[in-house]
Amino acid sequence: MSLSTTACDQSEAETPQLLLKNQVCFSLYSASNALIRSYRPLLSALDLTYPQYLTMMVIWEKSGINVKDLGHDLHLDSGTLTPLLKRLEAKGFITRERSDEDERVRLVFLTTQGQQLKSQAESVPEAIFCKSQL
Amino acid sequence: MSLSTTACDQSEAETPQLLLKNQVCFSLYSASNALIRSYRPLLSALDLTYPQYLTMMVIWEKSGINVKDLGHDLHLDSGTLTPLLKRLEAKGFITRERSDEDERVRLVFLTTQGQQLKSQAESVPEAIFCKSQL
DNA sequence: CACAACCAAATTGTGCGCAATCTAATTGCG
DNA sequence: CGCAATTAGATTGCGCACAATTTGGTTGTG
Repeated sequence: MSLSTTACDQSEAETPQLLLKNQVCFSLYSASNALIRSYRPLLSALDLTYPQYLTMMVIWEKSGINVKDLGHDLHLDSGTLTPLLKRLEAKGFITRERSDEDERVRLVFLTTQGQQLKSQAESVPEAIFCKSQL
Repeated sequence: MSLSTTACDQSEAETPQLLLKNQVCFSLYSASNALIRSYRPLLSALDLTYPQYLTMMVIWEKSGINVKDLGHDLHLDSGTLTPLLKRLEAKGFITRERSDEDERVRLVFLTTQGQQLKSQAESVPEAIFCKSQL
């Protein structure tokens, strides 16, 4: 008997699977969209999107981090991060410099303006917490 | 004393808020990305993306639904749905027809091919369930 | 030392998600 | 009836996510 065919037996003949309301994954997907939506007004006051805000959180903690490690922390790849980091650089929050030891590596540094942004962002978590209480 | 300023007191001086690992919202955002990623190989065999799959679930249940009601069920707006529905139409899974009673309204109908897709999709929920067991 | 294998980041192309705006049809009120 | 207000959907523009590929630099092995 094959392991792969029997490992997942779960007869669920009673409730149809292909209904939106029975999909846990839809709830997760939908909650994530709603989350990003509810951050938007708060973050746009800081000239940030939600992914940019998450990225800044890592850089506030680890200025000088490279793109690979940033991608590891955020679970995002260079296809997402390269243009996002260019936008953060254009806003003046970070600089993107090549590593001297390894020319392939791109290091991301916080600017003074990026440091100032942090203090503005301190109020965001509590504001979101309050908003979610509604 | 103002209600708006006092309603949300929660001193949390001990754990810094602006750290990625302390962000519940990041987990949600990241889980949703991972979810869509894990559906991808399964759904691409059906020539569907995850949002298209969710949309088809509604249409399988409610062929003839209009865009507004579809948007209500999926928590998406016409800016997202119009192009998505055009792509589903291009693949031959649905047709988009104007309502006779109200020319503004666009009705979405399942095609024979769209009906056949449903039987192929029946195996998706269990396959995802199994995959999540890993 | 040469060169293949590898690696980091960038690029390209597709499909969302959504704010803002536009178009066209319908409704409601004087 | 006539016209303003409303409504449904489409359009535009921007910023992700990510697969696939490319570019350029580094490493390891013969």
